Amino acid sequence: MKMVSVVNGENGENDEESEKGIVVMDTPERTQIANPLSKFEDSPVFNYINSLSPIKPVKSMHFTQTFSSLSFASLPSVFTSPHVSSIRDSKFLRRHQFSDPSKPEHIIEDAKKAETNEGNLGNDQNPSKQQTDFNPSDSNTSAVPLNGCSNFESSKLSYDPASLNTMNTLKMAGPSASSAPFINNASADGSLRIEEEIEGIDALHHGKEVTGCDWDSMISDASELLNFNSPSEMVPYKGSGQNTLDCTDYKVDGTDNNPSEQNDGMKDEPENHLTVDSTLNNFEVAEPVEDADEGGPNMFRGMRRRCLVFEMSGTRRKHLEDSSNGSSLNTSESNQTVLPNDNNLPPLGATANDSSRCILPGIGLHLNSIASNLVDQKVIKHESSGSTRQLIIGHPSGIYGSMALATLDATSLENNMGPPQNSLSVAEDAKALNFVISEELSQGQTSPKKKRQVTCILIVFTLKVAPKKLITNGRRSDAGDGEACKRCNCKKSKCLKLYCECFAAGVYCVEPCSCHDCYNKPIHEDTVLATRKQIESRNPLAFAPKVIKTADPMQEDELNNTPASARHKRGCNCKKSGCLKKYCECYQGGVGCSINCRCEGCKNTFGRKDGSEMDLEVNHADESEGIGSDGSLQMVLHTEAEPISATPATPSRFGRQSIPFVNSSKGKPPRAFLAIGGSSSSQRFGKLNPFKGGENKQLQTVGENEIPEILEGNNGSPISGVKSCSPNSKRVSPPHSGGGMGQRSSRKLILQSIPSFPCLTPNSKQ
DNA sequence: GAGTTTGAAACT
DNA sequence: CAGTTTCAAACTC
Repeated sequence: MKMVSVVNGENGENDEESEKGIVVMDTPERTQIANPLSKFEDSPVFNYINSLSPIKPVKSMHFTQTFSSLSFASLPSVFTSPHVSSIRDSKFLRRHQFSDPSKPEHIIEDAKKAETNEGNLGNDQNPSKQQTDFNPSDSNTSAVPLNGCSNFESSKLSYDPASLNTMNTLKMAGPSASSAPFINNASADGSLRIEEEIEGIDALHHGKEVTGCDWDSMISDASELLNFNSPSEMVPYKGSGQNTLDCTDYKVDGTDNNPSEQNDGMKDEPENHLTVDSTLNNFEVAEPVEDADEGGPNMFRGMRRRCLVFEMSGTRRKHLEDSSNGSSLNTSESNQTVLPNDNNLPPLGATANDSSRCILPGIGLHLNSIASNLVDQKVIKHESSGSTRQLIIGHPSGIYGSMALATLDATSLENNMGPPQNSLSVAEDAKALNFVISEELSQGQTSPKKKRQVTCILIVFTLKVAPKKLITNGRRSDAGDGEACKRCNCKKSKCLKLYCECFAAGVYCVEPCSCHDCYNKPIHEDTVLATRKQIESRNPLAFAPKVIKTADPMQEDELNNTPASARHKRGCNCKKSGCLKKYCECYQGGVGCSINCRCEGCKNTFGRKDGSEMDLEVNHADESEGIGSDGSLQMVLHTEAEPISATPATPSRFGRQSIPFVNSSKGKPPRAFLAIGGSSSSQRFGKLNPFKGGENKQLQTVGENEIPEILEGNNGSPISGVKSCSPNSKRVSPPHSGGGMGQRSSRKLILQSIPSFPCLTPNSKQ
């Protein structure tokens, strides 16, 4: 068989398709998709597909904003991939960890989309080429051979990254997890395991109807995914859908029904390269069926949301149900199979629990570097009783992570997303990720011959979220005040300088802004990204959080001479304000001045440069909370109660935490930010007000700080990394001699964005 | 809301 | 690296 690669069609094409709805399989629309398809039509696979049950057209989603772009800048922007076809795969794929079992419907749609992408298959052989083809705008286009279809029992699909030999198994347990796994992997082993569930396939064969997609459900799912809650915060997930999965679409192999035939075809071409566009969605494909069942549900969400993109595409939650129902096949089996992972990847484990996953991913620009570190391969396997098909996804390049970057507010998404079109589109620029997918088919488990591996190169993606829609539609509006977000008033900078709070925060300007001639809008995404990139080239930490949180009080004191756990990374330079005005970034950030400050006459109530402390010790409370389990440097984003504003994040990393939240005297609400880059993507929503201490939790993400580490590599201490990073040689953070940051070392620095004006009183929450 | 002050960001 | 200019937020009235 030849796997289907998803390729980006041109944007225009994709858009059309998306609008029209994607028809899976034989639908007449398929012709629209493309010329490229014609090539493949002859292939047995297509024939098989054609034979499949009629597919229902699905609406595509549009994604407006891209978050990731900047973050990925370093990466070769190979693709601007749309979304993920892979998603479909996700249907079948499970991620144990991330589970968004709900959304089976989504999956279906994804699958459909993927089919539309089939036209691209021709590109398979030239993955690189395909990658280039990806349009960022095309969120929809992603084709993954993987089918969500349940019935692939026998076949296993394994996507191999570059090296087939090393087969890491990735289980994509959770539907939503897709993105997360990458992240996790990065942080931990980098290995991801994806399992694909086979169940859906049967339905196809049987001509079962594919369930229609529910946008609503999808949206809700998406929203879940989008939420960037810290893992800890994860909400229990319920697998909503029990729908029967539909596998509408893809058979990777035509063989499903007749494995033997497929195999034959496969034989001729033992290895096919498939390029898959996956947007994040692809990753999501796997649903945490098991997980859902397990009930551990909550876990999934935390991370997942960051990844939201991935998850949206598809999760097959139904799979679980099906399995439970017995309708499905050997779903259990599918889960069972695990491919050997690369070193890097930690097994996602069926358990949704891994919070760890979430941790790393968020770093915007640096993601690329991180990604490289990440898991080498991802494997999706799905075994069915009879033959087994495995899909192994690896990224040869090792670029993962990008996915992790994008974070969206799930809730916002939900609100916004109503119809796919409207909803945030997660478009991905698949710049970075390349996945190699190898597919192995074996008819019987016993017969290796028939195994076939296909390598696919996937895509990378950048999420795009349409900011405005979010804003208008999103919670923000719901929140009632448009004010939730920060509003700038730029006159001359076009909102493309750091002067602009919106831009500096990594978010697009929104209606509440009073800026003139603003370019910090999704429509000027390219400009925004280019500008961000330029600024970051000058100062890699320009968009990094300005406040670093130190976990270890003791060390802090040493370093900063101030009690507060958090410090401004560069320090202030106040001459006249006495660090008692919001002119002072330290004060604005609610942190004390440190030795890094050059201020004169410091009277910062949060902590003086000279070491005298201030009254507010709010930070201490935070310290305990804020510190990640690792002890590694973490960025903490504090967001106010409002979770994520719909505000569009700028493409760059999400979340740059730097966002000053402010509760300015004026009362501007802190801007919600989408982590655009995710990175921080994670951006997290810190719900907590650091100052409040225990009451609020702080979301922590591995912050940008990590990035430096990664980039620099050896440096154990994040701090050092940070400093080194500042191009300007400005003081970013106090250097540590110890370097101990390292992991779990006593000292921890956390970059955190703190509300610009934290509440002094513990209870007062703004 | 207009004007002033302030300090970061950008520029030289 | 230091000095200057530009800019927009913060602040005052």
